[in-house]
Amino acid sequence: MGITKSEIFTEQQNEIALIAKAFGHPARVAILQHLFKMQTCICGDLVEEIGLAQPTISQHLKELKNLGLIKGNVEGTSVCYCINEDKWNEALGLFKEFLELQPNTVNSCK
Amino acid sequence: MGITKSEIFTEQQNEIALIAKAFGHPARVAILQHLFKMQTCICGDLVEEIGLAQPTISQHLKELKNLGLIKGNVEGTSVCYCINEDKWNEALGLFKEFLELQPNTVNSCK
DNA sequence: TATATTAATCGTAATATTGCAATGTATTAA
DNA sequence: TTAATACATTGCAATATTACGATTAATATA
Repeated sequence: MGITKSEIFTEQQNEIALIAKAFGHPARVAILQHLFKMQTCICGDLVEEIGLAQPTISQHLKELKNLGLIKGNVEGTSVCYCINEDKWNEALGLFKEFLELQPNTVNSCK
Repeated sequence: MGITKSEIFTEQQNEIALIAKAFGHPARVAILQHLFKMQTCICGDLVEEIGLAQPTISQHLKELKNLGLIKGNVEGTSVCYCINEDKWNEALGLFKEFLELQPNTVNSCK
């Protein structure tokens, strides 16, 4: 039904999936990379840098902000965005735990 | 348009997004975790373990397999699935690079 | 005050995703 | 050969996502 049955999964599984979903679009990857590189930037910078329309970038920024991965505050007519370090580090921890499940070298499957 | 303009992004950004999208559903997270824990398993195990219908699990397995993150081979009437170590390590590398972009401690944004 | 700048929101079209019942397919067992 | 087992595929309904033109809202500047 296009709707995820999140109630049957653990909180950790849902949280990993939510953050992964945010990373699941190249525009959002690009936004995050740009923010790391520049420390802060405004929406217009990203529109130029990335080449999607302003409402589209704005929408992607909103998703990242809703998740808490970035912060934004108004400065005159523009909005200054940056990484939310706390949330980022939380995500980093979650993903490390998930990704570093080491595959046991012997698995019987081709 | 529900369609991603992947041509305007780098190969690396698209690859990160593709893999992240695979991680972007708790059922697929659960499948991968179970595979790590058990080394190998069959579709039926996951149906029981996770509690989604068999066609649904089968679909999620297909996505993971198409991406190369898991492998599966027929064994009698069942199919034995396991992590594809090579692809997993590739993903691990990509994500480490992406996630460990350290936020510079001073960013001027609230 | 009028106008420009910047970004958010609204509305909409196109497409993708999630989930499952029903069905098909391949292999094994009787 | 028939039945059972284990999965994959198909088809569909419900919902989500991506993208953008048009508009709105808020602030700054002439």
